[in-house]
Amino acid sequence: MIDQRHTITRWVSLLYRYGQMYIGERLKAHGIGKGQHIFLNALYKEDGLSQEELSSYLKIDKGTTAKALKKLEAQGYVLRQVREEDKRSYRVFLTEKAWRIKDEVRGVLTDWRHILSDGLTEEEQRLALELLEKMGSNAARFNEENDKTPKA
Amino acid sequence: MIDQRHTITRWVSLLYRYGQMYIGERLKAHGIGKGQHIFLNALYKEDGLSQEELSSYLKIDKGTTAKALKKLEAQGYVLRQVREEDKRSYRVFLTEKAWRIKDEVRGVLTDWRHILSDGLTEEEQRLALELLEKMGSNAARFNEENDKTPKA
DNA sequence: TGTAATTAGTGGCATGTGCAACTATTTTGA
DNA sequence: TCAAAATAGTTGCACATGCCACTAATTACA
Repeated sequence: MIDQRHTITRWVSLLYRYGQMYIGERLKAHGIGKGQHIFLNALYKEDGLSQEELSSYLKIDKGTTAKALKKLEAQGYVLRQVREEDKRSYRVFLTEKAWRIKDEVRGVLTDWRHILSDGLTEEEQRLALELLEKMGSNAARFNEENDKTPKA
Repeated sequence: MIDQRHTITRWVSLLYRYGQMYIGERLKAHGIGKGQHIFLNALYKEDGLSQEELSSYLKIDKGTTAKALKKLEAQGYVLRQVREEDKRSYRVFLTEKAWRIKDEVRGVLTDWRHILSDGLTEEEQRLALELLEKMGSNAARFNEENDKTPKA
């Protein structure tokens, strides 16, 4: 009925949206939304980061980061502690409650990855990651270069 | 500072968000938002589809589709015409105004694809699309199988 | 040293998105 | 045939996300 060609952009959109749906569904029981998930996972890797560090690592707007962490704090998954040496910034720490569900939260991503990888060889999975990484880096670099922040 | 390993999911998220930002920026001048773009492109390929057909082809929620098309209609880019043979549904047609900017609208996707493909060989680009397609199909299939619509 | 520039974080706004409940129409099958 | 089920589309809600303007704190430099 319709031309069935798909583009990279189209598939990326589909993968993103379906991934978000899956994550949201799986974490609903803990009251964790699809938007908070990524921050929890980053903190599992390295606890005590500032919001700025999280934003720039995840390439997510700092406003979005602030809102997600505020929510996580309200639900008792993180604590924010003002840094003594720079009172503008926080250190964000996971609480006991967050550590308790670590395996479950990380498992969501693992499971989703398995769903996506069905029928792909190890080599193909490696390649997929490599190519996505190249394209992602291109996107990130382009974004930085076209950043309209006034420069000196 | 942080473990720099990234996962497929993470890169997909980055690619999606940056892509949306790029598209939004490029189409702003025409008053077309990042959410409408995908429908215009589908209609350039095949004009006169119903909202249902667009939703199911693009794998986008029918509510989202309705809102996007409503906006496009308000801005004069599409017309919706009730089907005589089934008064529940529309046929969505592009207007002259939409056809006039076809190359420009399609060019946005083309340009973004070029940005992403920088440094990739032809073969790598082909592979990237192929692997994304496999993963995307897995995601779509999983989603259908887990659809909670009550069945007979 | 004191003012200007930079930086971390917040809050408001606009938009996109999925879900669920709803209406109107069409199809199915007892 | 006609009541029940299915289907196309709409609307309200919740949430995620980016942008922008803002505040408070820190850093740079004339």
